[in-house]
Parts: sequence; C-alpha cells; structure tokens
Amino acid sequence: MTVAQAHDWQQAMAERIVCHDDMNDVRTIAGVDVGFEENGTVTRSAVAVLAFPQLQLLDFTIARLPTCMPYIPGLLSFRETPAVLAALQQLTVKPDLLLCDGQGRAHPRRFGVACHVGLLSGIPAIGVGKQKLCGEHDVLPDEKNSVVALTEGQETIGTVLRSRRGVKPLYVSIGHRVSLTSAVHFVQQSLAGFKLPEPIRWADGLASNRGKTVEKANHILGRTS
DNA sequence: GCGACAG
DNA sequence: ATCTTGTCGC
Repeated sequence: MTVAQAHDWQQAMAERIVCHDDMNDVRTIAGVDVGFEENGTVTRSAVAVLAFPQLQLLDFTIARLPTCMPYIPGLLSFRETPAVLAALQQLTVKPDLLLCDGQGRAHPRRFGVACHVGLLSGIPAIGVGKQKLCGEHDVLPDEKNSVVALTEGQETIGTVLRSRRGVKPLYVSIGHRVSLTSAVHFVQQSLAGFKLPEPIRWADGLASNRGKTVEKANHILGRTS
C-alpha cells in the first residue's frame, strides 16, 4: 500500500467513526501505549485495565510483534495498531473504554490511532496526545482543568486540556463511540495528580518497562511470573 | 519555497 | 519513539 492509498483508506474509514456516546456503564478503563525494543525492530504494546472510577489496576498484557513499518507523520496507527490489537486480545478483564496515547479525530484525515484502534476493536476509545499533530487553539491558562477548543477551519477536532499546572497540555479527541464532551470528562476523571491519566501512566510504564513497572504490576495482581 | 510534523 | 546528564521544585 502506498502513502496515497493509505490516506484514501483513512479518509474512508473516518466516515465509520461514531462520534456520539455509544457505550455501557464504564466500570473498567484501559490505557494503551506502544514502545520499541531491539533497536526499533520489535514493537511492544501494553494495555493496562483499571477499575473506574477507583483507578485500581485490574489486569495488563504486553504483546511483541516485528515492527512492520517506519514512523510517518499521519500514518502512525498503521505502525502501532497490529501490536495493540494483539495485546487487547490477551486481556482477561475486558475494558469498557480505551485511552490511547496519541490523537483520535484530531488528525489531518480525522483518523488517528485512537480511531484506528477503536474501530478495529469495536471498543469505545479516546485519543490523548502529548503533542499536537494538527489544528490551532487559543492560549491556554496555566491553571489545572483549563480547556480550549482545538480547531481546523470551522471544525472542532478536539480539546486542549491542562491536566496539571505548569506542564504542557493534553490533546484530547474522539476515538470511537464517544462524544468529545464525554471524552474530556473521562480523561479528567482518570487523573490522579499527574500530567497523564492513570491508565496511560501504567501502559506507558509497561510499554517501556521504566522503573520496573512490570514487576510492580505483577506484585499488585499477585502474579508469580 | 518555508515551516510543521502524534509516537 | 529512544538515548542520556543535569537541574528545578514540592
């Protein structure tokens, strides 16, 4: 598939994204992230499922697949989704909602990684980016919970959220089966004093295994191996 | 032509 | 994303 064909596919799939709330009661919420090993030749995806709104770890999985393609702005999901879907299928506790590290609808063709993962898995998903891919927005007050619309032309594609004072904001956008208003609400409800929501903090640590996160998670879940 | 460009 | 030293603030 060429870059142009990939673009066409994204544009077509974007029309299948459900942009309104279409989910059951959220009792479990999962963080999704991806890391790389072996000099980038291996893609490692981690999914951490937490109880909602308690935010206690309930389950986690890690999947490793050969890296299928390089990073290309706008086509990130093709590189990460295979590993993410593999990790999701290994879960024992099924998540009611996904918090993906990256953009959702706030994408040039409205089909970021959160949309890609949400659509292919069928699970409601939200995109939480640490950096902006596209769109413009007004100055955001340096106050916790400040929000401002992320727009492109007359279209609102996401919400810029200051999850903590003194840090760069989060770029929240619709992934699948959730409204932007609810998306921002769930992200705020998943914060516990840090810049990133808890589900993503766990997934982030598990994907790169920083600070012996895997060992800590196994300990909490009472797993021997 | 120049700047931007998720992870 | 990944690598990597030092520094600022609570």
